[in-house]
Amino acid sequence: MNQLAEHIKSIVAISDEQLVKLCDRFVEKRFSKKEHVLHITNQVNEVYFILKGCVRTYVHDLNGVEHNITFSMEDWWFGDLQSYIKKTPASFTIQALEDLTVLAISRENWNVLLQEIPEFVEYTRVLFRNTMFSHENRILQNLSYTAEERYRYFLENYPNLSQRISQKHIASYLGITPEFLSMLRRKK
Amino acid sequence: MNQLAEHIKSIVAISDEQLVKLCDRFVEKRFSKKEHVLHITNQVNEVYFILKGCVRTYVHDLNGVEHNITFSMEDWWFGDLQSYIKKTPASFTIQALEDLTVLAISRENWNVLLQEIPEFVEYTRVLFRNTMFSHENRILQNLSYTAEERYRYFLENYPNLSQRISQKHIASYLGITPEFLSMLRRKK
DNA sequence: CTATTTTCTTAAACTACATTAATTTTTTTG
DNA sequence: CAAAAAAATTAATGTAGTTTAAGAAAATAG
Repeated sequence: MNQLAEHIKSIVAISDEQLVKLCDRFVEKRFSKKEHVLHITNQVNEVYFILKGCVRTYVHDLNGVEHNITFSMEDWWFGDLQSYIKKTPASFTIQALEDLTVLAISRENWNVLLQEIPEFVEYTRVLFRNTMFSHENRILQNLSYTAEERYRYFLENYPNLSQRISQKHIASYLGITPEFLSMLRRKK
Repeated sequence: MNQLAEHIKSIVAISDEQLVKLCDRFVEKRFSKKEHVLHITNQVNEVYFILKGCVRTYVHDLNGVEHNITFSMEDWWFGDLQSYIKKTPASFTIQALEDLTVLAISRENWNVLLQEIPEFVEYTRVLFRNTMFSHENRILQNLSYTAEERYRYFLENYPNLSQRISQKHIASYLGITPEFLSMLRRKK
């Protein structure tokens, strides 16, 4: 039984036959460190479940500056879901920060699963709901906390990620410059 | 046919019988301007669909300062969904900004609908997904835009809300002080 | 294992936004 | 409609975080 199957079983009750049918719709893909999984100009035809490695999802602002929206690692999903579903051009860029192994699923297969496997509908419903909650929490933090408090929260809640990801990218995720993050770290 | 039924039909295909069964699980409630729909200390047993009026959802930070997380108006849902679902104490406070009429649904009825009406599962799945998208967009804005840019975006995208809600509450939503917002407005 | 590139650090000058406090305008209420 | 309360404005002063630039440390590639 693979990681994806385990993840699904941790969220919804589902039979092993259904699970096999479900997992059959995914294909394994590999990317090397620094490689781009998604370019902003491309059409988006897949979303991904991470077996090994981590990625950053980012945008360029009007001045061309990059902003990391989110990091994803083992057993998390990533992709430009909005473009994937609405068939609009990608608005995010996604880059592997380590050598990366994923399970990819095409839009066609995604839609087939939604129609054929009610447990998949429920699984994605719970994923969306939980993502909504964590986004809510992040918005709240941006409003209420200083950069230093957000940094401490990040360290406490993602100790794993904070080891694997460069200061530069963490700073961008927190919405501050690497120089200011460096200053915060010295102070500690 | 009521507003809620219309809203559901705009998102999923559903028969009229099912719709009636669904709407029967809601009760209409009224709150007057400034009244609190939800206090932070209370247990959360309902979520709400707005028929008329608008509300703000906010938190108090560690210094007791209020921060508006979101505004909701006609045909939108609001409530502390996280507490509602997980039965944890409320973490948000919700206040009516105008006289308010809502359709309320209890946790028990919510769960009954999820089990009996697959269209409701799909409907809430799409709601969660869309909320996730708009939260994603807001996080991105907080990272990439200045207060002034965020204010202009708010004016353009919620012209309706910006007429109905005081500067003070808009400033809090944008993450700035009323004084600074006042200065931005003069500049324009 | 050395050379090159990238990341991290430090510090001085600068800016977007906060704080405080006083005044005016608007809204609410009896 | 008058009095009181709440919201908005203005301006001076203060601060969290940025910018720029240069040097040190670490990671990567040849």
